[in-house]
Amino acid sequence: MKELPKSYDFQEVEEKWYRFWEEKGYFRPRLDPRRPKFSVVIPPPNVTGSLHIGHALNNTIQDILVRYKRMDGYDTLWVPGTDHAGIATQNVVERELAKEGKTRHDLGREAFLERVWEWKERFGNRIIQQLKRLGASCDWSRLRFTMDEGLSRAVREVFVRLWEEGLIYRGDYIINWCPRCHTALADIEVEHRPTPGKLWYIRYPLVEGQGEVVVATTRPETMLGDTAVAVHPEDERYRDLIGRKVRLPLIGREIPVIADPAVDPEFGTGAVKVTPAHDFADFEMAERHGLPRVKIMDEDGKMTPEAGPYAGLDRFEARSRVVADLEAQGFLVKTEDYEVMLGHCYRCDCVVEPLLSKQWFVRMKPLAQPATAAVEYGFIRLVPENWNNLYFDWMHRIRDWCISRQIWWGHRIPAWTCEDCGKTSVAREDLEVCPECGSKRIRQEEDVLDTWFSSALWPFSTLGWPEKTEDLRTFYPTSVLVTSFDILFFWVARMIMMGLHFMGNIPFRTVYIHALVRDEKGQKMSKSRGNVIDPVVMIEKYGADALRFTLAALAAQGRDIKLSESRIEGYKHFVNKIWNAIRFVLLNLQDFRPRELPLEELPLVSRWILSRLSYTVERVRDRLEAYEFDQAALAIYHFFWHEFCDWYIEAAKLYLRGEEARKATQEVLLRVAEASLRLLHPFMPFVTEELWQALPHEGESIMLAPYPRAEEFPRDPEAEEKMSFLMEIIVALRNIRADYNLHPTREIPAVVLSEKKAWRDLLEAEAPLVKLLARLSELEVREAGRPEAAASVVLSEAEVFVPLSGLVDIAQELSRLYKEKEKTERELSRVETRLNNPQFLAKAPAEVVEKEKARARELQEKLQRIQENIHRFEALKS
RNA sequence: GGGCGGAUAGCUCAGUGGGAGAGCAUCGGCCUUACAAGCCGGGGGUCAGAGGUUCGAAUCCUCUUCCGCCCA
Repeated sequence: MKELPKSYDFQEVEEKWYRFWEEKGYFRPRLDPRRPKFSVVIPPPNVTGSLHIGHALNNTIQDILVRYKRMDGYDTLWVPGTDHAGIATQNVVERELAKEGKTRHDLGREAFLERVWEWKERFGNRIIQQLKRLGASCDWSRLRFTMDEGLSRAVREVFVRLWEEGLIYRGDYIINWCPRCHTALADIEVEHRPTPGKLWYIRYPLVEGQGEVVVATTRPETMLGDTAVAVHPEDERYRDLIGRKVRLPLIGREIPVIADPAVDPEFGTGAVKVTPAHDFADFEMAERHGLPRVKIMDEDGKMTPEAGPYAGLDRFEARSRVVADLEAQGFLVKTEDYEVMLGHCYRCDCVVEPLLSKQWFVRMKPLAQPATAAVEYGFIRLVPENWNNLYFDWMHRIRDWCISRQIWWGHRIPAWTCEDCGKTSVAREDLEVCPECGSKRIRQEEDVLDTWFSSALWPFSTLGWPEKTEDLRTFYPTSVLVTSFDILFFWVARMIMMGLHFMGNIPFRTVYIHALVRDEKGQKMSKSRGNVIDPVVMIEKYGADALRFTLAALAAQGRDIKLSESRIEGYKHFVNKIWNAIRFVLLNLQDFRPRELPLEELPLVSRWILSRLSYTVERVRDRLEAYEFDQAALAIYHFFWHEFCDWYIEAAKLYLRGEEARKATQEVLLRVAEASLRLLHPFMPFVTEELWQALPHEGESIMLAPYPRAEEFPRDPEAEEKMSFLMEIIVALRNIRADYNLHPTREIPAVVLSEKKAWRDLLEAEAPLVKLLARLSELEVREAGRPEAAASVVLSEAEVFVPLSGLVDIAQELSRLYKEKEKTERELSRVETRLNNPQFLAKAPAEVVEKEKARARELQEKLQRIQENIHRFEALKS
């Protein structure tokens, strides 16, 4: 039997076992048709990314599930991969180019893409290496990337089919435009934030006759593109104006006053300007009224020739010029401070511009309907389920998805336009000639697809679709998706839609939505705040096991995680505790020979620990199945530390001294230790493997050993009850020791009184154990007869005394007794009030009444014993 | 403005109709040969406030206050 070093060197151990697991191919599925399947696809991190604490949580949870199921006999597959993150990655490489004084346009499309691929090959692997440090048991032989050949084929297949089904269309619509990233964004890629702004009131004179309309706007520069003024149809103030014309200040265009119910009469003056090319609501209003769209701002955020004298100006400069001119010409009525909700690009944070533009869209309604039903009818379960409402609400209000992006890095849209016949054709294979007229003068669409378009296919594209692969047949649908709520709509909803549409089946049965990791003050972690906790640094400082266990222990459902480094440090102590407990076991296993466990002959404390283990195993499994990782982690923590270490190991020291008892105790120590490691393995893969390998064991690796079952260990309620009693006695004795400041190593005599014969017999039988754990020189058990001059503690079914002639402080004893008396009386009076209430006796369930009565008896007896002790000490005092 | 969630020990949180709990922190005593990253023991709470339902409310209902998130 090998001896363990005194302290745990996680650095070396983590590296060693990860390499071992990977080389042995344990992460790959066994493809054994008799085994049930468990599959997970990783939420692909951005290829530009590095592991942040959110990834650490996300992947720890997945790994806990995958390792648990793998040990529990499932054929498991966890597919890893990365996402090409179009805008983000392009931004990174463009920044790099900028340092060389170049833009992507200097290189041209092809050279630029080569440059991005180069970058990806060099740096794109970083997050994969970091996931390995965390211990993630992904099947790396199936590593995927959204721009892989196979996945790209899936993207094309999906695009072509959706086009053929009429679910993809192209057209001029208003979209969100990021002038910095120079691309369209989907609605949900825009973050709306309240920003201090102003409300300008502008006079629009009537064309005929006297009078004017005053409109309020937060964006005066867009007035150059106004094609109407709108009022609410029932607004009495403006009833006469509807149908008349006003003249647009500064450029003099005549525009109509229209009535539309979308106008909020409470906003500003109740009259609003309508700019169809630069505002979502106005765009829709223009559709309803057939208004023209005048585009006064271009894709760079500069004013177009339509803006007349302002052409060429930047959007912010144009605003101040327009305001100044309005004021100078007397059109500005007033200005108020006003908080506006401004859209910001989720990639670069600059202010997004609503813009009229030709883009590609996916019709969402026909796809959303079955995706909603899948959750509604329980084919897909969201955990925790309070996300259901949000999901339904979003699906209900879903709008068409703008999928084209004006960047280069991504899947180029497979559409070709013929310069001769003008037709657009969409095709699976690249086109050389126009299928309509045979012309060779065709040009491929410049735009690429939204990255989320390819992510939406992830659960089946990674398994080989559109090929009919073995993996697809075996592992689709996947078992569970682990993700955070912030991409529920970006990603999860779209995977459900695409999965249902193209596979005819849900992509996963359960979606576990975990919390966001925040700092200890509850703030979002961000580089600018400087409050980020870097998981890689934490792994280096405290070990991957400590980090993983901390995240699991804090992962309560429906609550954000407030993480601080000290929590991780705290759980490192737990790792150390495990190490030392197993070290103790090993030190005492030097002469160990395995044998059958004679259950009937086991000492009480051994039967107790096996029973507690059985209960803990059941609890851990149950909480894992419920995705309550915190509860599962805490159950193990409590069992291992406070039951196995604090009580069993201490008790075992007694039995290890014997002959026969030693052998049985070795067996129990080993079984409990070994099973605890297996139970812990999904949470702490590294230290458990290291220790399991050091213990006598069967098999090559703990990660392939069976997950513990509650039935492996006998339940023994009687042993649990007896142990509870003994523990109560021992704690009482330790209590007296602490109160009297008796040195922990000093052995003291004790007397225990109990009227119950069963308890007296138990105490006699277990006297050696009680003496060891309470450090007693002798233990006397009596039915009656209190010793003189003794410190005492009154329990409900026993009294504990430490006779200490000369040492007992009567005043202290009395104060303890009076305090206890007060507490007991308070409790008793509460119980009695209840029992004296006829309503309670009549209406409460019989077992509750019975329980209360028993409790009253117990308290009365205890009170009486306290009273007797008080009398005794009072007598001694005088 | 609409929706969702939260308020329980100093901190982080569990408890969802019948004796207020855990971890960490704190205080006191200990180097008791697995572990001082440890052991033993203690203190600490009108369960945000008000009202209601009930024999009984931290728990269910209503309102109020405060905090967070999502949407408009």
